[in-house]
Amino acid sequence: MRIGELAAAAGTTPKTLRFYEESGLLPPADRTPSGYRDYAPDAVARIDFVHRGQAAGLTLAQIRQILDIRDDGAAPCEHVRDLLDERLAEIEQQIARLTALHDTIAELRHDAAQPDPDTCSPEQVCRYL
Amino acid sequence: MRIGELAAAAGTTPKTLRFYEESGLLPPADRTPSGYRDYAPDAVARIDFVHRGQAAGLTLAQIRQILDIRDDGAAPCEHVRDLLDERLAEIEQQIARLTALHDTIAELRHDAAQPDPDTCSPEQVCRYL
DNA sequence: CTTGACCTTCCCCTGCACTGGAACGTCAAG
DNA sequence: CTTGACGTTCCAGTGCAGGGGAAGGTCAAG
Repeated sequence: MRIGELAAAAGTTPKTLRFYEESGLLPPADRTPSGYRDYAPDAVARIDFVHRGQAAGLTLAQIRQILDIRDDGAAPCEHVRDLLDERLAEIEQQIARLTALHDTIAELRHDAAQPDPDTCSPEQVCRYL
Repeated sequence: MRIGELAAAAGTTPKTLRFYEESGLLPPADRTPSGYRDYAPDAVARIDFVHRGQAAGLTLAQIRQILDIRDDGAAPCEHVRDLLDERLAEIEQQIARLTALHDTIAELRHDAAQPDPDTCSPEQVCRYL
């Protein structure tokens, strides 16, 4: 498939895919005789993984690091584990932070839900900020 | 207190504080007769809130939006609630995504933990990518 | 009264993740 | 055989969240 099809299938743009290739997230694509990039359908899965990693707050460099582990079949398991443990710890921290912020905002929102001037004064609304 | 002290107390740099002021996250600071910025000690709390928001993945623009609500005592409660609901939904989504990625990586890590060639081949290790 | 630490503004630079646009090549349809 | 959609490379710009460093002012200590 060509780059436009792949981009549509993966929910992104040709520009971005060329950028991913240049960044090492995608292997250099095969080329047709005329120089067009030619992708196997399973490229969609790889791009999806990139998207999932991004949606979860990983940088492209971190996602690339994980993908490199897959691509290099010889990667030592210990290194793999360490890297993944690092990511896990990072993600757990991030979840904890988000949960704390969620609670803060939920309390704030609870106060804002009562349009009584006594309970909805700026001081009341914002005592959590 | 002066900008250097405040920065130290809040765990950031004078540069960043000037940038926050310019971005509207901090109100224009009072000035000493000689032009130095002069902060009240409670400025630390505001900067801490910015940091908490950031740590949770909000952009400075989003954090500013929340702070603006506090600063504008006349903000209608309904608007406040809508805005906070938006943030809550966003944060809940983000937590869900992070949790999913966490599980994916944890499974991956579990596989990588067994240095048996049969269970730790690239195909095995990476069937979740 | 000088020295050094700290402050001011100003402008430009960085890294990240793209995005736009120019200039040119390819290809299937009419 | 032309047209239009799609592809190629290359270079440059965007938005975010700051950081570097120049040129000059301020202030407390020695």
